[in-house]
Amino acid sequence: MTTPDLFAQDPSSPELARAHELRKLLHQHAHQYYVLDAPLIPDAEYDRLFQALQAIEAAHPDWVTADSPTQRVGGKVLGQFATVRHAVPMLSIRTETDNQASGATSFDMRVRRELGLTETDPPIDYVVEPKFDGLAINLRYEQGVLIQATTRGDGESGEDVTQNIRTIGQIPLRLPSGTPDVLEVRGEVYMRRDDFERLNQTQRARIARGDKGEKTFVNPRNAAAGSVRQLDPAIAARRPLSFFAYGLGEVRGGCSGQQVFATHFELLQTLKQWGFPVSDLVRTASGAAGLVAYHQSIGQQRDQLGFDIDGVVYKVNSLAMQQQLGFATREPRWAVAHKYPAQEQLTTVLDIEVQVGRTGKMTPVVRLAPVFVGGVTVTNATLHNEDEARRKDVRIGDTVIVRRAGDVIPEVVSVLLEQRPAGARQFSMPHVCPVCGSAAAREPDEVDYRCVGGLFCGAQRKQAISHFAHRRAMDIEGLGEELVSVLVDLGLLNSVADLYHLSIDRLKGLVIREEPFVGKGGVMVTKTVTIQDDLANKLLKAIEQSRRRPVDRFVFGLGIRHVGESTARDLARFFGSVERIMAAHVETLLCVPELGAVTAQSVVSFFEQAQNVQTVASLLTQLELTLVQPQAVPPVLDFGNLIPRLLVKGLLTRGSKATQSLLDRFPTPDALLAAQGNGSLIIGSPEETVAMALAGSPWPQVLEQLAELGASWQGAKALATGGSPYAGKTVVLTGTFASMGREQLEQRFLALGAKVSKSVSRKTDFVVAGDKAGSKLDDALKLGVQVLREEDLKDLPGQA
DNA sequence: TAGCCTCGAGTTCT
DNA sequence: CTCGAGGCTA
Repeated sequence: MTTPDLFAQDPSSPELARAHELRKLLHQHAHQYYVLDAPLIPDAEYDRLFQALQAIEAAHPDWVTADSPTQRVGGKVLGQFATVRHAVPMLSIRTETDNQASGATSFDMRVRRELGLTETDPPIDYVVEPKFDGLAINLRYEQGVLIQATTRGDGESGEDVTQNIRTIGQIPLRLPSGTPDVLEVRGEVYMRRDDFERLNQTQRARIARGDKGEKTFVNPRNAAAGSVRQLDPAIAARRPLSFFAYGLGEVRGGCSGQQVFATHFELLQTLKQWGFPVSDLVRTASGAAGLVAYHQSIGQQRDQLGFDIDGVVYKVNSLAMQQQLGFATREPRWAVAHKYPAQEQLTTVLDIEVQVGRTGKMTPVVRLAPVFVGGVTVTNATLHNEDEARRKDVRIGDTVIVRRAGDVIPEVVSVLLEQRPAGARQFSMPHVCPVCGSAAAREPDEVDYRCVGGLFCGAQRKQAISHFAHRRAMDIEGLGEELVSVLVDLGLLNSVADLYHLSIDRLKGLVIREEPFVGKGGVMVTKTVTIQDDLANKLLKAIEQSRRRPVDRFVFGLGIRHVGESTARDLARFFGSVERIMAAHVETLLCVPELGAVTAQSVVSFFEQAQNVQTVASLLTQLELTLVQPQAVPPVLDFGNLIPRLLVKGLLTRGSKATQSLLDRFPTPDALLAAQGNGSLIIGSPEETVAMALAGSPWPQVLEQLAELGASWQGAKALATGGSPYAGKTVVLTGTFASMGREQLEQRFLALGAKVSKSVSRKTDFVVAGDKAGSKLDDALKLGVQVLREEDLKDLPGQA
């Protein structure tokens, strides 16, 4: 039915000539579109040409040629693939597993030795290229027409997947004239990451629709392999595959690789001219140093590439040298693959445990057989919550795929169901706390199970204390989790208040842990680690120093739910003292910017518990907390924002239920003030005065005056921080800085009236990028946010 | 009320 | 770093 050579046909028919013309055009445009990624005509125009050709071919089936673009899609469903013997074996190349530079240098040394070079000889030229994570394919062209495509198989023979490979737009079906009579091009079929994501999305949609036999893929490599080995070419045609050429197989007649090209690099350039996609990451490199540099450079770009790679490949560039080096058994001596640590690995699930967090949140965690993935050994991975655990359906004994992709945190990607041991039971969250035995329940509309034990629960008590000692809270150096655990178990520490009653006598000689190790003569001995005087003194000194900390760190350290670092700072700035926060009512708390009903209620609930009040009161007698930021900016209450906020929060608008009840209870501001005892609606000396002056007036007049004052206060605030280009701006810091720590820099910006935020958005004014800037810098560039380097900050005042 | 923008909380390993 | 959810704004 098909004729291999187009020119064997009668050229006199105008329709036939048109078909010929259309094929030529379509080949050209396909190359522009798929390979060069620079279409010259709109898709619709391409489709129009395509349909015109289809129409002619439908009328004259005998005119259809093997290389016709219409033949990319089509063919029939196969029962199985035919096995084809390779004319030239598809060898594998040796892999350097070493993830250090030594992999590159040892290859260079080996090559030099085998070529008989000495140290005085010039460095060897190499071609370096990424090692794509896909599957190797051999493309056979005869008289310039693609006639067969085969998988690598065992290297000697592979499977005939011609039908499916034809559907890949990047692979030319016909070559320009002047190519060898027989030409085999080898390369990698792979799937781009974005194509992979899109494919899985549509697959999920199909599954949701109930389509039988559809599934999602674990990774792009599997998707590519699955698609190439798809028996139904119509399905394969829907799969977005890509191709990179990197070498040759059999070549006969016309020009022959060995004779025409002097180097591998020239060969690749020629393949590119013939219409094959060649990666633009391919480079030449000189000597071991060049290899090392390339390995590093690609390693750094690895996560940003549009496709997966598992390493890089080094090839001796000179074909003459390649010939001289020859082969060792089944591997070329002139090439080597230098792999990166795998980012995905298989391992088994040893156990699934439940951890209890500071807030009582119960988190299921899988214990894994140690596995080296992404450069580190992973033994744990979180399942986050019950829903997530159900979705992934991980069970003890399962074989799972573990990933450490662009991020750092290991994650279970999926379970290999076919390897599940019989009788493996589905995981379910326990309904009691695994630590203290209290009830554990999941609130409606929440994903998390929580232990209700509170500080009765050992896990929560220990973590509450650790949190208090945290670097960003009271910063008690040397008081780590292990030590806290020991002290709590011994009954020396029952609450954070006990910290300030510890003495050297009580600490000295306490057993921290028993450590087994191999002693003399291979006998196992247990070593008892105890607290030495040195350590005890250090710890006591750190505790002593922590007596003087800013109010906001203390508030953060209390561990009130929903009150993190930032909210603690807001609270401290607004109220000025812990006592005032303790006395505050929900209504007062709602006046704090950025603080809503949920958090306000949480604060009130915390101080409704007698135990907490007792602990805090005890602490306050022990501590000399310092005021928040006694710097340039006074704790100014922004009236301009306050009024709309009070309105929005329903405190000052008639109509809403909350307002109504508030107004019923407090018909005038002074009634509210009186009800709050020592607290006042507005805190801080100037504002307090204002509030007093207003006492007695009805709400509407208060509002009016507040509005007036708001304007002048904003002016005052601008004055206070005026002159600084950062006043009122939102700044995000990323990376590390040479002149000072990040926290210090953060303080500087806060002092200048800037807001330091943790994530970049369109509302961010500046991103300050230090060394090793992370993804926030990318975000900044993406969103067009102004980026400052450390040296641009020279004008930061207060740089004592 | 939806759709940002942030913050809080939990997690891993060197 | 990521997820979920609180708070604010259009």
